[in-house]
Amino acid sequence: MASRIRNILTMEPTEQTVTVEGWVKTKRDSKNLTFLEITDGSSFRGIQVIVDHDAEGTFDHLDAATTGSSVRIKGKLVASPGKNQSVEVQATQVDIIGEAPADSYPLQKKRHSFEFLREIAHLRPRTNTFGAVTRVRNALSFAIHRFFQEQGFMYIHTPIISASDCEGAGEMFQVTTLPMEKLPTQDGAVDYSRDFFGKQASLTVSGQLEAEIYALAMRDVYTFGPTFRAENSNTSRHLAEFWMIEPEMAFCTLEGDMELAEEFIKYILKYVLDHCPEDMDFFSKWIEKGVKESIQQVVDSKFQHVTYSKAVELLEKADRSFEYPIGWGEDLQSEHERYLTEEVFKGPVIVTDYPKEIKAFYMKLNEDNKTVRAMDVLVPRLGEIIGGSEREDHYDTLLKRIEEMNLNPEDYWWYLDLRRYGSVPHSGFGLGFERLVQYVTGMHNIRDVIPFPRTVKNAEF
RNA sequence: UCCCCUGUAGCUCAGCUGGUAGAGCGGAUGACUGUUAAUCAUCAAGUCGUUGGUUCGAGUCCAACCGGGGGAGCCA
Repeated sequence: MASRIRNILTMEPTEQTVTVEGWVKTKRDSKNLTFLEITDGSSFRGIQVIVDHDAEGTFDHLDAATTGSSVRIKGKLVASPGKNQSVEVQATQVDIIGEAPADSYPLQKKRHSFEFLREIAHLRPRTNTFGAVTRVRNALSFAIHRFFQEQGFMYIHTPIISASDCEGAGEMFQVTTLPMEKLPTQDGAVDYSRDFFGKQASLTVSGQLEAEIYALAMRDVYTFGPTFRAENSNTSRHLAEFWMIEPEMAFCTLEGDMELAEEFIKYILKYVLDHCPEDMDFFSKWIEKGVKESIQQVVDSKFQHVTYSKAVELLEKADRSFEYPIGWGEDLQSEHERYLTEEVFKGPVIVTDYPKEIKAFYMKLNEDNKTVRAMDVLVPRLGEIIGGSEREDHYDTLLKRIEEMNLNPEDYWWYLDLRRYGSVPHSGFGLGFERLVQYVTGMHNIRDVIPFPRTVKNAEF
């Protein structure tokens, strides 16, 4: 059985026979020699294969080994006299498995724009950048599960389809089997009692409320699943379908929440640095200068803490002007967040106790009756990476907040029930997975860190 | 949803005050004793996003529509 190229690259070259299976990245010919670089996605580097035209074997079909074609090559693993690799394969047999005609194969031996590559999302994982993104995304994903599992958290599969109307903010995608061209009506309105679920249903915009249910039984839980927002936002940071991580902990106040967030971030960043060094070097050199170092700095740092009120004070007396002026009660803009992390604290900082008006209804009210026990983790270069809070665990206060926000308490009956039966202080946070991948890789557009981006007016592939 | 930019060869782009299309890369062919996005030479390649308008004449000017990018809002 053939080894992955990643493994072959680490073998001692003792002229042993190896089999390489993969896709031709480049081919370079000279009179008697052909150089092939073969990749299989297992590592950033490919392996160089040398075909000596005078060697034993039939190599006259080598013309078909064009960029993008798939091959199986048997040969001897030897030390390379070339500069850029330590080992290479001297081919004794080359089989073309699948051709890729050079005059029509879209990927060339040159840089392509990300815009163009998005149009050929079925081929772009074969490029350096998307291979690296794919490996880093995988590593982050695994690191997240490993972190929570090591900490004893339970992975909860919260629903994708939500028939409860209480997820709050965000435009939702409706899920229905009703015939769109002939909707059943009752008194002029659509009769959802005849819909599949007997009521209006949507794709989830968050698993948090359901995660809370399980936290109040299993103590420490997390979700990691797809999330859907039907917002008409066309930016490099928004997707209609994205993945979100939401831990939730019972018997845990905001302090414990912040501790977990810091440990979590450092753990997963360190995991990527340890397991994808070549990919990170690539990003640091070609995509975002110094991204690897900036990630390392976060791993080595101690997160600072500051209240929202104090942060606003710092911003107000800042020795510079902002495009958006800041004042108590205003939400922090990206430029404010970056000033705090990059100029004031020179590292990650957690901002706490935001005005209740700019945060969600479920966040625990402080005694001042003005602020809530919310926390945002800010990191240099990006700004907010995590948003979380201690949840309101008092029935009366929560009910009052729901009413204050003009929400219907009936829609939240089960959420309120959690505060009636065995309520306990609990906390959690949320993290957008693609934004994390963006931050770690330095990729500028979120559409390039998910295999098949779904955005406004685009659901190709 | 709003503001700005943009759509020309397979890719990245140039194309002036309107006069009928050009470069690099890629591709094909050939040369080259180890290359690293190899190098050198030759050749082929375009319904100028779509529709309509102005004009003797539109890649160029105007309008609408459709893509793409950047920023804002919203948020993760």
